[in-house]
Amino acid sequence: MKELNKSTILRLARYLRVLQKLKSLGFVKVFSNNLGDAIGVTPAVVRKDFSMISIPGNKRGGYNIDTLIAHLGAALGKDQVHEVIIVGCGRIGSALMEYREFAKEGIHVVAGFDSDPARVAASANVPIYDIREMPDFIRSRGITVGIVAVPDAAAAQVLSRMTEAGIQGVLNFAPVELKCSEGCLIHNVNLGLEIENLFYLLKLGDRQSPVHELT
Amino acid sequence: MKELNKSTILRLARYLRVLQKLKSLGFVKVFSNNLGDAIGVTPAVVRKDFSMISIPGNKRGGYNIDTLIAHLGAALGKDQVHEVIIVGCGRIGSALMEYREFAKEGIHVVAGFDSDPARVAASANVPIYDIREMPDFIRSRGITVGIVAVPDAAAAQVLSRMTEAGIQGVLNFAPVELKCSEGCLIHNVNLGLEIENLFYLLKLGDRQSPVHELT
DNA sequence: TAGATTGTTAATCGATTAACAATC
DNA sequence: TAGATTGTTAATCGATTAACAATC
Repeated sequence: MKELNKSTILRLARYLRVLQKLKSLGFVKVFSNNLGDAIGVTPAVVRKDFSMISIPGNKRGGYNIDTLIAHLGAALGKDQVHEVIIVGCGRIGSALMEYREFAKEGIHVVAGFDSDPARVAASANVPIYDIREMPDFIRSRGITVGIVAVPDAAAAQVLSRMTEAGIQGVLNFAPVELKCSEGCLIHNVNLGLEIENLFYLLKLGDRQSPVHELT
Repeated sequence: MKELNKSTILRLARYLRVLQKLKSLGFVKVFSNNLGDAIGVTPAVVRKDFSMISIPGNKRGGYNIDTLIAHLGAALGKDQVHEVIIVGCGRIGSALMEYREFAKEGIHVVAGFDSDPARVAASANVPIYDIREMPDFIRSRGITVGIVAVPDAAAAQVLSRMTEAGIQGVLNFAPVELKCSEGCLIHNVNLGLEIENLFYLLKLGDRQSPVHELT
């Protein structure tokens, strides 16, 4: 297996989603063509991605869906249980705590943490503990990935406590761009920025057509 | 002004966020250096981005923050009010409806829509209407951007009704990759996938170090 | 002035795309 | 066989980075 770059890995996960849907519809084989359409890339990219992880196709029959699912699942570690914690149980944090899609995809939210005693609920479906218990919990349960949904101002400190305790991957919803040291991975989802970007891209994209030749 | 590519536009918005924070801290000028660090790019990118929209700097004194904010704001249309609707008022939809950060950034959630009569609440702070009223609302208010937070199965149909009525930009939280026609812009935020990607990148990233020389 | 930083050009890099031989 | 699709190589494209002259 050759070295995979980040964009390939992200695509592999998306192929897998599409393939699971195709399989549930009773499909047996698929062409690079179809998969490319489904995730919005050219067929050449699909074939290249698959050859990167040595998934065999048939010169005329395309790819077998079960084979693809098996190989992609193995490459991505789909067999493993993915345990995450949610830090900050406000509106967004608690919405995520009950998000059905996580369970469907093998993501298990094992606990929430909050600094507000009124939100602590150790016997809830997904228990919410005091945030001071977080480091011990991370260490004892060996949690590696967490979701940050605390206010702006608290985010940086919360993050450093998490990484100190062993968290390596963070999905951050606080509206600040968090960074961390080597070997740690942060994905910032800034919802305000996402919406603004839509407005900006529409505004500036529109402008481009008429102005196009003036450049 | 030269043509801006997508990644430049996305960076401009991020510079603006950082600059607003710097300004609120009393800073007056900033170097391409500093801004690069803040959003994780090299100083050359920052200077290039600014020269694309003709923002002047001082050969030794860096950039004036007020000038930057004014230019970036103008380029991005920060003066305009950004009105959005939220379609699907379940957990995630309603969490977003009350999201403070939107208001702070000039994003105004003007209405929610849901197919469940129990969720309709026309006199709420942000009113929730029956989804059948959505197309008329979009048309009469001239809404161009919407958030989709409906279940998986409903997403495609909801999207087509939205775009037919005039929506041009969509932030989609339903766990399917929506696509739409020319001139429409969709940003898919698949939360399950985001979390999985963290696990995948950690798994495959880790592997890379030891395997690195075997390639 | 000397030192530092911008603004811009050229070089590099990596990813995407095109093309096509292999072959089912 | 003829037609179609894979697997892979080479060409293209675009964005990032390096470098450096201009100049405050």
